[in-house]
Amino acid sequence: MKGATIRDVARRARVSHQTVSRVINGQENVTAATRERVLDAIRELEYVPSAVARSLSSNRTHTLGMVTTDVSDHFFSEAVAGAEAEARKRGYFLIIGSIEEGSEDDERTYLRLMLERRVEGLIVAVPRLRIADDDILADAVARIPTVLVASDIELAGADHVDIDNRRGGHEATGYLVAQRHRVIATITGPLDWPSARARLDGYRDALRDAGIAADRALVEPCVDWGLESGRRAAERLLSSAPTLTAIFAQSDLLALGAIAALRARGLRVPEDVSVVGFDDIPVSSVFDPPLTTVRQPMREVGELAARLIGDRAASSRKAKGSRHMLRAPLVIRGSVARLDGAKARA
Amino acid sequence: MKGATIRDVARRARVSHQTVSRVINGQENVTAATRERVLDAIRELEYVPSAVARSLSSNRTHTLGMVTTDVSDHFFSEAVAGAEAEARKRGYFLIIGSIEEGSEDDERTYLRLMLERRVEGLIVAVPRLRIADDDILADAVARIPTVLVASDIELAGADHVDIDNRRGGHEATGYLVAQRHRVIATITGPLDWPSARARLDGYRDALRDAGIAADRALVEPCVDWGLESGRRAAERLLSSAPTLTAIFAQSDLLALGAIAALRARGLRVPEDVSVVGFDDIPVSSVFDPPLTTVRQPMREVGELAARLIGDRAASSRKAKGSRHMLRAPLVIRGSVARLDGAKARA
DNA sequence: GGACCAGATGTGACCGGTAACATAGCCACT
DNA sequence: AGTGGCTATGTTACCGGTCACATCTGGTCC
Repeated sequence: MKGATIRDVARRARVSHQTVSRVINGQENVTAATRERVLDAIRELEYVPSAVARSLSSNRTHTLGMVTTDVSDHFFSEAVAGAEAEARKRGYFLIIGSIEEGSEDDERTYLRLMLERRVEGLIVAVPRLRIADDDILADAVARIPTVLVASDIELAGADHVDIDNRRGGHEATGYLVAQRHRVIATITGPLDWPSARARLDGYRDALRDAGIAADRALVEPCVDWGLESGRRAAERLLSSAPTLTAIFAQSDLLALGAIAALRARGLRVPEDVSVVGFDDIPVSSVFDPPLTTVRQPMREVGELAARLIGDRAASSRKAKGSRHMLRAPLVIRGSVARLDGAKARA
Repeated sequence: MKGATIRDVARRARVSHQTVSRVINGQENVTAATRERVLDAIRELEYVPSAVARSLSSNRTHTLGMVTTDVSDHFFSEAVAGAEAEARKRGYFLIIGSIEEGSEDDERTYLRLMLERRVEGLIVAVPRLRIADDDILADAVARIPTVLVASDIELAGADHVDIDNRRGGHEATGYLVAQRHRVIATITGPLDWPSARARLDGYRDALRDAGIAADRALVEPCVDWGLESGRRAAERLLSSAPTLTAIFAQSDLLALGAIAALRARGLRVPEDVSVVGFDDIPVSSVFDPPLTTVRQPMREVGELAARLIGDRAASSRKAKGSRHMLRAPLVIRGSVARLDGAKARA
């Protein structure tokens, strides 16, 4: 009852199993009459070819593996969607594994399992990977095309795809400068995240470009990227640097939290304080005011990662690891106001 | 260089391949000395067992397939994350396929490919599935445990997991009633979505329970679930039913759009008009005012789906299809005001 | 009419594991 | 000492496809 095989079909159609194989794979050199008999038999037996057997003998799995921290997180799910779409276009399936933040074992286990499954490419989208110096990653890179997404570690032979965080931070801050702001604070993510440091560098670059002296009191790091942290950071900033007229928050949630804190203090956004975020999460455009922010093109990141793997698999020559930086463009909405002369001097 | 096999290891360790297999699978009846020799050989050859070969011979793939409309959508990605987590706990991998809305071919193709891959269970999270009466789905159900998530179609032998939309709609509306609202409008999603109809039913139930006559002018359907639709719907409602004091919007985005429209007309939320949403998207709690809404526990939905498959696979008896309704609880925040006597009479 | 050729079809090995059974070596017990 | 039984290890077939090559058939050409 269960699981007709190619030979069952062959017997029923009174041909050899090889002929069935030819029909399945749409090869030309089969008589129309024979083909019909085989197709009938397939239908009657409800035969479904086994990709498992096919993989074993052909040594191709048409599978890509993707490891992320958290599939439900907006960013990673965007990246997964992008990778999946691109993979599908190229005839690959995507198997996913989401590891818990900080669980080193999981990282190793997943990588291992994916290698066992003989994935033909690996996308690792785990910021702050714990096992950078571990054998298993090097092992993976040696065996199959591997792309590291938004990762701080540099792995010889692997491709790297990342958002240009530094430039993004520069653009955000530069825009505030262009709107005549001079006392610009920043709320950063956890500084052990490479992206947070890069954005901070961008912020500093922009200030330097504008000839504005750096002020440590204007830099407020947070322990996470969340709303509540943004709120508290803004409160601290308001006491330590009451003259600030603009805030560059390194994530939209930090920005939203900051806005809440500003309002609680009776300050209006953007009239009294301008705010720029980073991410462009779906709510940002809906927010009141619509948040001016730096968009992270995560979908494109996922697509690019899958494409790199596909290309590498196709060319099959061991290209050197490449590094791709995707630009994170500034999306101008309504949370930044141009500072007029009077206020600018305040 | 590439791909040492179990026999390569065996040769190197001067044992039979079967002994290697025993070591790999941690079986007890192997001498410590032999085990060491084998492990050494494995290390030296960098041997990684092939899950493909293992699957072929053991007839187990330890893989679940999940088909969704759009992985990047918040809801589906939550469901995917839940399913993935639960699957992993039970030793399964998840392979995902996201189909484009409206592309019937994709649905069929994916299902087919997943059957070929011999997934041991199938989660179909596609509202408004096009291929309900198609053979391929029935085929899937006949072969492997299948769970339909949030689907309108009823498939004998399959398990069904869904949000209790009707009850959710009832609770949302009932809460407005309890806050003394009497002229309660609703903005619905597209009525060809089963969830939209169910929520509308819940709305009507609640009004009937409260002895409030139904009024067609208070029901405003939209063509999609988006913000802009909510805005326009609210505008239409304001002209057709200017006495309304509350709106139950069937999605958070519809609610947010409606709030924008209300404000544009100079109405305050919740002082002048109360609004309840549905979904509990991440921004809802951040919004001003924080949105009172009905939370859809999509992560739990995904988990439950994976669990049902696991259980069914374990028991292996063909249980009848079950139907599970997860409660969507009302989350009370700040977008609903209690109507005072004066206003209630207006 | 026989040689030759091309296309259709068949045969057997192989991919890398697992499963079932066979065998060998050792000890205990009668 | 002979026999039974247990454990460690080996042997062989098998999972369901693909691949390389062999064979068969009919038609063309001289």
